[in-house]
Amino acid sequence: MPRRTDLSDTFCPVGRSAELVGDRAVLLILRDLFFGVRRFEAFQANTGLGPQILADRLKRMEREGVIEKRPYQQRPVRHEYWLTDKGKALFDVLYAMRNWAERWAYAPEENGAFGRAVRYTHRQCGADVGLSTTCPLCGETLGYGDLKGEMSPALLAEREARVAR
Amino acid sequence: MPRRTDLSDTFCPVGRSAELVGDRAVLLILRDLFFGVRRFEAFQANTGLGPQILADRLKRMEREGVIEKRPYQQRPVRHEYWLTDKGKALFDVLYAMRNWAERWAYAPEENGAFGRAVRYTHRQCGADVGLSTTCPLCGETLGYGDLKGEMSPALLAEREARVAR
DNA sequence: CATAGTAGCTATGATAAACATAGTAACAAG
DNA sequence: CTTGTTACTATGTTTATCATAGCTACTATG
Repeated sequence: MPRRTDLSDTFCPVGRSAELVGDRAVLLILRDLFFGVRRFEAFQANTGLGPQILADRLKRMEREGVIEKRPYQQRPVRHEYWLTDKGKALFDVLYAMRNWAERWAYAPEENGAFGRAVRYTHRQCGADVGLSTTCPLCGETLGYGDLKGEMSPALLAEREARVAR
Repeated sequence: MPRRTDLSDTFCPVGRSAELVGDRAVLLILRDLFFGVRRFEAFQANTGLGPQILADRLKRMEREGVIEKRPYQQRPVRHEYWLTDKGKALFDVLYAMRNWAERWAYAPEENGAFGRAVRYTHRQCGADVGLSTTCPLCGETLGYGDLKGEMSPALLAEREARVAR
């Protein structure tokens, strides 16, 4: 898809973010990074992306400084992908997306007894934070590292089915 | 671009959001909607999108229920595009994107004396909210409607230049 | 009443990106 | 010296995006 305009140097902050985050593949990779996925094959299985787009996006994300490669073995050299601070800061965007979807993108009761697709609890105080950006119990602002996510049984099953293939 | 997987029925909330928001064009349209833009030609000028993608995305967004068409005149019938409640709730996503970019996507001093690309103040108390999701003065949670955005001179000039063409 | 706007699209053909599938590189283990 | 593992790259088809032009349904002006 040819780009009429490159937005990386617009003065609009949403435009600049959109250049990176306005891409399905990048969002899926980020999601998995935040769930602790670090290896190529695992990204492929979990995101359903083909190896080409995946490789392309990982390069792009590295170039943008949101992830970095770290070798986890020599002979042959193999790398993992880790979020940088700039990348970790994108958590707020993904979290806002999650909050929106949990509220607006599910049919009633679609997530059964678990209540929602991903339940987040505040690490420091253990409270279920619901769909809030601040802890409803202790009032703290919530960012990456403060939250512990727990997937619903349905979501867990879906992910396991994908990896099994 | 053919889609290997349709994500609108995945159990993952980020996946569901990504189906809508993981698209550059949709993000640009949303940005302009939040700045008060409502008409086809204005979207075209401000986003730089061609009429085809714009028309396509507006239809998609209407189908998803984030915007609705409202006639603003008869003879000939002309429409404006308005955010629904579901659409307004996406503000948090765009705001998170703005916050990330203001912090990570600008060179130092790129926004000159104005300090940032868009300055937001809390309507209720007038405080500059910085890059926070809660008001630093009164502590309130900030959503669409609570904030008043003010563009930097550079951003304003850029937008005016686009509309002039 | 004929031409010139105005706003919101649709049509067309060229280009570029995404897709599925297959294959390669660099080793280790048996 | 064959099989397996992980991380990709190569190839050709399908699909989306792009620029440009044109259409529709009117109003306004001369």
